[in-house]
Amino acid sequence: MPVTIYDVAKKAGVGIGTVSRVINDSPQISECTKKRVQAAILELNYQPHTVAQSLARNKTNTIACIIPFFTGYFFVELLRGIQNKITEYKYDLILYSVDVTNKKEHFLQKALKERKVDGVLLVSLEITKEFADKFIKCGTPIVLVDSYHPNLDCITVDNVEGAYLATKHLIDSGYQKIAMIDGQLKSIPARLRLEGYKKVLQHYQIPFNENYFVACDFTQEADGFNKEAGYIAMCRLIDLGAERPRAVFVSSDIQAIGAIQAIKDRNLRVPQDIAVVGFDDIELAQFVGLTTVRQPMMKMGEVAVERLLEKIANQTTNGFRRRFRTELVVRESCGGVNTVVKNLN
Amino acid sequence: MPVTIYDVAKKAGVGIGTVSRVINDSPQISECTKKRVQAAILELNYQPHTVAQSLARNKTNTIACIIPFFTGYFFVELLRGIQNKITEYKYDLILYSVDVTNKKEHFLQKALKERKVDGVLLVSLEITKEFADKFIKCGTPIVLVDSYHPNLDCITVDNVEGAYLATKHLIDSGYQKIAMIDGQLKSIPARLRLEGYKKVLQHYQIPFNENYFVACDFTQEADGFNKEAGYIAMCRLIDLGAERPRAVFVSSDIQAIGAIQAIKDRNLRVPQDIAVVGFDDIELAQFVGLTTVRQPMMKMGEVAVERLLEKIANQTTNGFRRRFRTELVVRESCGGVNTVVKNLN
DNA sequence: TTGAAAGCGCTAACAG
DNA sequence: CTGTTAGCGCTTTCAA
Repeated sequence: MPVTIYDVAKKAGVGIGTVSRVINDSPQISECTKKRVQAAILELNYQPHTVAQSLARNKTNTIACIIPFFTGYFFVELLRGIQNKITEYKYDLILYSVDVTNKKEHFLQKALKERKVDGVLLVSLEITKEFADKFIKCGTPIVLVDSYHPNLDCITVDNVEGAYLATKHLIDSGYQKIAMIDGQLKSIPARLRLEGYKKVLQHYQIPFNENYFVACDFTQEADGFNKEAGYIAMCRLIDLGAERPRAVFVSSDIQAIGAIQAIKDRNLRVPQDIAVVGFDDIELAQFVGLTTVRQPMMKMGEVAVERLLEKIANQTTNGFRRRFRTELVVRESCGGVNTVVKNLN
Repeated sequence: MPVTIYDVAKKAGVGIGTVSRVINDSPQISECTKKRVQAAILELNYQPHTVAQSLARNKTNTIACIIPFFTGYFFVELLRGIQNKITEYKYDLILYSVDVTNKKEHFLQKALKERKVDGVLLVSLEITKEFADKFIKCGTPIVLVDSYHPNLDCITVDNVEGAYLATKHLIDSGYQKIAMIDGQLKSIPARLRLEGYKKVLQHYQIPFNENYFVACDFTQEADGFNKEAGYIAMCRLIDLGAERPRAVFVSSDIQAIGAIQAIKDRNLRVPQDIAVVGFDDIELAQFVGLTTVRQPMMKMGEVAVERLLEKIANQTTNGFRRRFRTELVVRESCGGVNTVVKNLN
């Protein structure tokens, strides 16, 4: 029933090869026959069968994006950037969203072996050495976003700098007893943010206090970056009693929101009793008045796609690095006024 | 380089047809050869080439979802539901996100003719009669979510009821001068919500006041459901001076948030000076304390996928209808206390 | 049960 | 420049 390349060829009185050339606008074709074929295509309302094209070309014009879908805004913004570029380059996007129950390995394997996609974007998910090797061996283009692997292309944000900026802002605001609430330490961003936190303390010769650091290793959820974990962590800090910190750098906004809830539930105030700085600048942050560290999420998505398509086009080597700068967005949660502080220089 | 069905056949000492049968676990195969083939598959780490399968079967196991991507939470929740089901049924999801610049027609056409997908989910976007006919004629399964067309499958929320609930709540709270801020009237939900609003007024014999109704037809953006539009609309209402309404039903939370901003900017208070009720129950609503109408977004996504896959499996006829109930979520923005009021009965 | 062979709709190499 | 033909990797008759 659907019209094929043969129908077009017959109607135009040419061979299918010629039709194919017109479709893929090959230069070696006379203007005259080209017109004729185009007329036939229009008349029959012909459109190539992409699946057949994919098989013949061994190219699908599709990429996969494997992404955790539960956390909201960060991913939405990233996806927006990804979509922008993908549409621009006329590719299609298959979305694999990973939640706690279904393991990312399944999707990685799919992407690798089913050959339904030309490349993959792995977002905020770590990749095992085993899979990294597989991708390299198979030559399947992959770029990591907000994640890291020494042998693969990585697009990240400067987590160390971000944490540094956030904590420094607290110090600059006059706080000394500054705690940190982190995600699970198995998460790379979590470790890097801790590094930034420690770095400022050291720089200002404030000793690192074990009691002031809470990693959300206790939660079930993937990486500890969630509201409930932030709530619980903050409770622990408050339970320190007189020893409790006067300011907290929380390694994600969503945790920070949980933390703020905890503070309020204990009848304390933000920022008068405890100042809070977050990380991410999710949409809620603005409404809550949370001082936080902003990442150029959309831009990261765009760059990721550009890089991936570039790799698909010409098999470039792995090891591309792009680290985005962060910026501090000052709001009310630590007693400042609304401004954007540019990144360090 | 990659291993094909021929490699497996050779290694197992059988024909490719047999291998194919094992892959698709056809019943007509002896347990013995089956084992042998499976061993070969395992040994070679063979995985079928999905694109080739798609071509041969004329089935891609992929569906497209065409969705506006700018508005945030509503779509994220819906997508989550869609993803849940899609993963469960082992399908893949191609995401086409429509923004102001690229027209949905392009994606509809793609989905229809490229044959890269087995069916499409059209979310919150209206479809022209022309395209509806095309889909019906081609027999391409399509289901509309949060949209409507008489000849297609539709999954919607009871907008009339929702608007009714919201407005009734204001009346029950003692307000009489109740305005409505709506989206662009070309949007179907906008029209239905207006209908619900008018219905309560009539029921309580409150005359409909032209000045108290503002449709956001003035904005550039697709449907008027955005923060800026809400802000402007509210300004107009406030500009009514002494005549201004004491309560407003705003047809989306995001507009309501803009409206609240406007109220505050004019040094008025919510709810003391103007009470506000929204629609959607986006994540922000909770943080802002906005009373609103909740839609079962995730559930809608799940049902949509189930229906679509059902249609793909057995060419059922169009005209499926599923309308979800809404419920009112009472928060502070109209002077009440936090509770969930079940839908009408 | 199983193997051989004919497509699925297209691309691309090869002749002419 | 253009037609012919051999695949792309699989499914699915059709015989055996």
